Amino acid sequence: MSDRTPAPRGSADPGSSGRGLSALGHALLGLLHEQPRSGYDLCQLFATTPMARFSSSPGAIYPALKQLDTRRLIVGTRERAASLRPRQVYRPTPAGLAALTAWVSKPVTRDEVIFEADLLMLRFVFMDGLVRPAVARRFLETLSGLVDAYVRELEAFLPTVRANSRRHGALALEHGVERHRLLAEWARRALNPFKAPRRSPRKTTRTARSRTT
Amino acid sequence: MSDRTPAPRGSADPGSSGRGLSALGHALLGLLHEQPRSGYDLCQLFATTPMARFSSSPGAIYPALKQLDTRRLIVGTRERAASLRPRQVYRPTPAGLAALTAWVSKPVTRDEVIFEADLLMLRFVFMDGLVRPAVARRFLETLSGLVDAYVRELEAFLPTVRANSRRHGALALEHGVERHRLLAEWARRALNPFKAPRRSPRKTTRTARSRTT
DNA sequence: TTGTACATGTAATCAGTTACATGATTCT
DNA sequence: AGAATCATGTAACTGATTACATGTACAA
Repeated sequence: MSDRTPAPRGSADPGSSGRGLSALGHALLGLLHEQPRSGYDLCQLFATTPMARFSSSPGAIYPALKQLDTRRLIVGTRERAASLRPRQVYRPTPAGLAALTAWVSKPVTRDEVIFEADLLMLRFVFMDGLVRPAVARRFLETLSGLVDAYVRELEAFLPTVRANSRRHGALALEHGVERHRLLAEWARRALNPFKAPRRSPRKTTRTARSRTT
Repeated sequence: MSDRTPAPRGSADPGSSGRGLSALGHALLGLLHEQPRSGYDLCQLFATTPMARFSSSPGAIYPALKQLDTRRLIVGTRERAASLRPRQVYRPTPAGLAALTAWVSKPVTRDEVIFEADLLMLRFVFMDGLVRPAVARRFLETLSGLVDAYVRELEAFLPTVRANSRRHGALALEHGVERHRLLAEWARRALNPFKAPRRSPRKTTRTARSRTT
């Protein structure tokens, strides 16, 4: 097993000054792209939906919003402006959109598969309607390949663990294997719609299928 | 969905002064219980095995060891004492054992299922040979129950997400459901050995089945 | 009028990462 | 002799959590 990539840390990314955004920053950008929201809305979202996995408290969200604002990646429009506590509704700027696009499009790595699988899932979600299908497709293909490889890595430990450890260790590792197998299978399943319409020269019809809301 | 439990933070736990240990502290305690090791050994372990998920750099491990030492939860024996850089091999003290036992035995909560599933797995691993089987059994029973409940929570979001979001959101949520279903099933499977030998007075025979390597 | 939800924020603290410093020992 | 690996640590920084501060709008 190789060591964790150091990651350049502090070089350029589209439309922002300073160094890269935190995971939360990217998550907020994605959520604001889905629809404009206030800080309070975002807190509620994290508190009441499965987005809770990426969690966060007002103490993290408000500073992160301010940072995004400072970097001109989002803009806030004042609602209830007369009031002393106006409600700020944020949305991404073009630069913000670019940063979000760059984030979701960036190549999947082995380390992300192991250490940040949930972030990977979030990137996949925010990809939708933002990048060309080919990008999502490549994402899923790389993902399934890397996960398969990791499954093999884990499996290589099974004999040792079964021999050395007590029973619980083996059970845990087996679960790890199953979990990643499930992920790889999911990725391949998600890939199906991209592969289906190979033949048939007449266009649209099956492309115009996602816009059903 | 309820909000995250605040957690008392800073009250007594067996054999330690000051506040509770970090996740890493507990992980180290567990690994040192498995077998005595040096800081370097621990670094290697995190770098080269699936323990990498709980990761960590020397910059985290050495301070954590020092803290455990200060609190008398581990003791180090000097090896190669003549040398200028003696190798410290640590093992848990009785107080450390007690802290570890308390950690692994502590009741499973919904929040842990959602936010710290991997820590939960680690607790299960370190339980082995440390606590009575009844404790592990209760752990798995609670776990499977809580996971089932969370699956139902997630499923409740499926209709909304399928209606509102684009396709990727639904796919991600579906994967979340599958993943937790797998976990619950795993817990039930792991539970089998605890349940099996109810009847039949002659012992072993069906217990001696896991040692097939 | 009192409490609850709305709404935004700050300050103290904490755990962990990155990057570096230091030197010993063993292999080639 | 030089490289790799063994072995332990420190300092600066980052991002998040906890707990608190502040005040509005509305419903019972």
